[in-house]
Amino acid sequence: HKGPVFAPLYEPMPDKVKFYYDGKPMKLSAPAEEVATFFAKMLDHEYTTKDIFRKNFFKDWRKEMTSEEKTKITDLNKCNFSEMNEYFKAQSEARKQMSKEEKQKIKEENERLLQEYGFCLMDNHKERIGNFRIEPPGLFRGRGDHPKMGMLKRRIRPEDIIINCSKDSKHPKPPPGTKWKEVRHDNKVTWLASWTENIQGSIKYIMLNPSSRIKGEKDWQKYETARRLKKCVDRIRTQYRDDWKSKEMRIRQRAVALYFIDKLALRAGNEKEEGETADTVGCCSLRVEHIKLYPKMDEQEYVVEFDFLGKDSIRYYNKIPVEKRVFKNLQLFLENKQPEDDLFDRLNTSILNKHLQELMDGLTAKVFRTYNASITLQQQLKELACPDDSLPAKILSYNRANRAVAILCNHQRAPPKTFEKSMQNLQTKIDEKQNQLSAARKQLKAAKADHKASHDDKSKKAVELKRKAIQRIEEQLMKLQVQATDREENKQIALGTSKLNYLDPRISVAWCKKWDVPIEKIYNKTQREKFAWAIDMAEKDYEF
DNA sequence: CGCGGGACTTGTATTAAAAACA
DNA sequence: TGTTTTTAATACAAGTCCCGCG
Repeated sequence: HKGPVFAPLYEPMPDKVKFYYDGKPMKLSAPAEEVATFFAKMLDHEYTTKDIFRKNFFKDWRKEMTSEEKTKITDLNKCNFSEMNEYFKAQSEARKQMSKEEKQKIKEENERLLQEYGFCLMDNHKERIGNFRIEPPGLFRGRGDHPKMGMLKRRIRPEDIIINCSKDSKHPKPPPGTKWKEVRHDNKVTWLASWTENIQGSIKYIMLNPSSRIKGEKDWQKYETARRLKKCVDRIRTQYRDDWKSKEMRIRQRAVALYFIDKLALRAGNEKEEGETADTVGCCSLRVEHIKLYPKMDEQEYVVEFDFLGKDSIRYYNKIPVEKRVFKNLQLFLENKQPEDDLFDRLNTSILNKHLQELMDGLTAKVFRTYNASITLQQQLKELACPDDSLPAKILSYNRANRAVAILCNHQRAPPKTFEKSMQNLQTKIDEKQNQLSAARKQLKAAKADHKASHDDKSKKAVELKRKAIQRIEEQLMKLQVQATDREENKQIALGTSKLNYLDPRISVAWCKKWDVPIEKIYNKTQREKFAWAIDMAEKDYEF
């Protein structure tokens, strides 16, 4: 491979674009100005109103200032970035207004870069690289209540990069006048380049695209492991139910946690370093404050209410009735604890996964999520199938099955900003189409009357034509209605994550073959590339 | 057994491109 | 054909899980 592409160097602001401190224009040194532009670009974003973001930004910004600037600029509230902000808006507007030729030129340059840096040779196969560009410097945007939001993500230089390639290959060259941090030849790992990021101190990698052999094989293995779980899941369920009765607390906790992971598709829940990240939890790290127990709620008995922030600070809220034994165990786990105490104080992911490993080779907590997602899709597709359905109706059924999985896995999205409007537009279209339909029906009636009167060939043809027109309008109307239903049901649900990461693609491929649905209706180009192995492999009778 | 480092997968938000529309 | 809306691609953050060490 040719190594990564570095972020473009900083281009100083034109002199006419001013930064103001305390109402007065002030020329910043290049390093201070660069960091200021990161903030200026985000002025319209909610982040810049958050205290922590502002505080972290200001602290890191000051580090880039000259001593003079440091003395002068002491209060972020007195900083006025609005001219800079407007400048960037104008730039982006100008980009949109560029001529066709200019746009074409940029496109060609990107394509050239992709051809040069976007591919590598692995085991004599040309493979697409996933992310060959180094992340540019900027302000860290942590999700949720992140203590480090606003900190400066520093520029990555060749001296920060470790290159991994085979010994006998032509080693990628660093840009002129620079050096790599290291060149190594480790064939036990899949990454091509790596660097240490300065916010969390974690390592970032350049790896291959999902369409690559190495990623595809791993993906396939993942689903094979989940299928092996299918064969022994009954046994495992029997055992954890049995363990609810164990006299050992650690075993009861393990069994109840596993029940949640299985039934609710919760994530494992590793421990996190306090103060380094947003406060989020998974199953093993649930705290007392995250659940409430209701011996009776409405018509149901033994209801557990979950309310916590999971990965990416997405809220998980669910009320579910559980078996009496689980409920009694939970009451026991809660005894003499404070809200901020761990619910499962005798359990962590390492203990749980060690146990799972003993139950089945390769079994870990996340396999349950894969298994339950895939088996749900398969079941739902069977239930929703209707051979006489039109193609759009079949696709709606598929999306509904997909949606059932997304709900199980709690894959949410913020409702699109334009959702209401776009829904209204669609409704208008439906109304119009309905009017069109009734008009067409009237016309048919008239044509029929005409034919009755004249009985000639011409009028007969006219009737046929009107019939066809009605049929076409009816189809269009149905398509629109299906679309509206689909969109409404999808308001806050993200289907992509489960489709890409949890659903054995062979289930979808088989379904397409069985019901004569073109695969392009289910998977777009990228997805077909990623799932090429499955498209090759699965026949219509494939069973997960 | 706890801890930290490391490698890899999963996840949402943002941006760019394509498609639909007027 | 230009504009708006929708969809696809990208970016990069945030998880999981494993391993080696003291």
